[in-house]
Amino acid sequence: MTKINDETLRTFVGYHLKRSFNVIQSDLIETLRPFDLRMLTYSALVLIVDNPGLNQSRLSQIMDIERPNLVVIIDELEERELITRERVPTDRRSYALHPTEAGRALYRETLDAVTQHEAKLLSGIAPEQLEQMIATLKLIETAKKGQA
Amino acid sequence: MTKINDETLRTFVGYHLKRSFNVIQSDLIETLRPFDLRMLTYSALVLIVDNPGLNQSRLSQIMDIERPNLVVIIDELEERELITRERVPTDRRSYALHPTEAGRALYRETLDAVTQHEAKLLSGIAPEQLEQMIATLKLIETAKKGQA
DNA sequence: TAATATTGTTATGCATAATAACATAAATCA
DNA sequence: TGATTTATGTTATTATGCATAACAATATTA
Repeated sequence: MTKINDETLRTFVGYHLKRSFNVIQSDLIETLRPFDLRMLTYSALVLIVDNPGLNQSRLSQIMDIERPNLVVIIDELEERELITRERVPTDRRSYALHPTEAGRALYRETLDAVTQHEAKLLSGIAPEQLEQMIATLKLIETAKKGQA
Repeated sequence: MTKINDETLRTFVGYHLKRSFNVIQSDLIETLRPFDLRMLTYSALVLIVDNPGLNQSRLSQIMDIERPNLVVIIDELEERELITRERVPTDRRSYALHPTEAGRALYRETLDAVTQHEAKLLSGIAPEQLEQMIATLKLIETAKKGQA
């Protein structure tokens, strides 16, 4: 039962990010399981409800995934009749994505559940401390273009 | 070119964690590419150099992965003669993992490269702000057991 | 009109991650 | 002691996440 030394990896911000994200991700996966949603299908549903009519290209951009990978996600949401694909008259290449009433209902249910689970998980941390962290995370998020 | 609204997802800490981690991960993957290392093989190498003699069970625990998934990682490091597997006389089930001289050399090279790349990526952020964030990330990392 | 770009799609591959089942060896316990 | 249980490493399998190439249909542009 010897203690393992990970001090070298601890010098990397990315190591801390990964480990803490793992904790939140595990909790989120469990939270979404009763709704039969994965992280990506959940994110897509939320974005479609909040941005009705958007197309798959824009959605894949905001979700930071490649278009081919979004196809199966949209297939699944459509199959479950949570969203619809509608031809756009002005651009017949693309589909406008809209939530169904069932999709909006699931959105409301899951939003509640996810919000409460995350709040519970992080209840031991001061809100202002979390806000401060989010501000820093936003800086990292935009670091790519801002650099080099 | 309409702006997409992700304010709902922005209410989740996990969303910010994921997006910022993606940025660091992309940078790390590129940094490790010249050394023909992936994130997991790199992490394993570092931990073996810093904890010579540990076995695969302990390593998989600290790396937060399942033992079966570690096998191929160790196979690859051994194949490349960066580490060795040595039978432990006192427990002939397990292998003691040790770095070779080549493993230690690669460790030093990559540590320099990774450190410099991350420093460059995050150069626009105040060090004390990063330290504060890491403190919060550590709280999240240990939130699981501390809860419910 | 011809060349180019965009949208959605299929196919494919690699990396990450989880589970079941197993052989070998050690530890426990009755 | 012998029988049972546990631990270690392994194989096989599966699901998921993520990237690229290639393509048909459509739109844009030069």
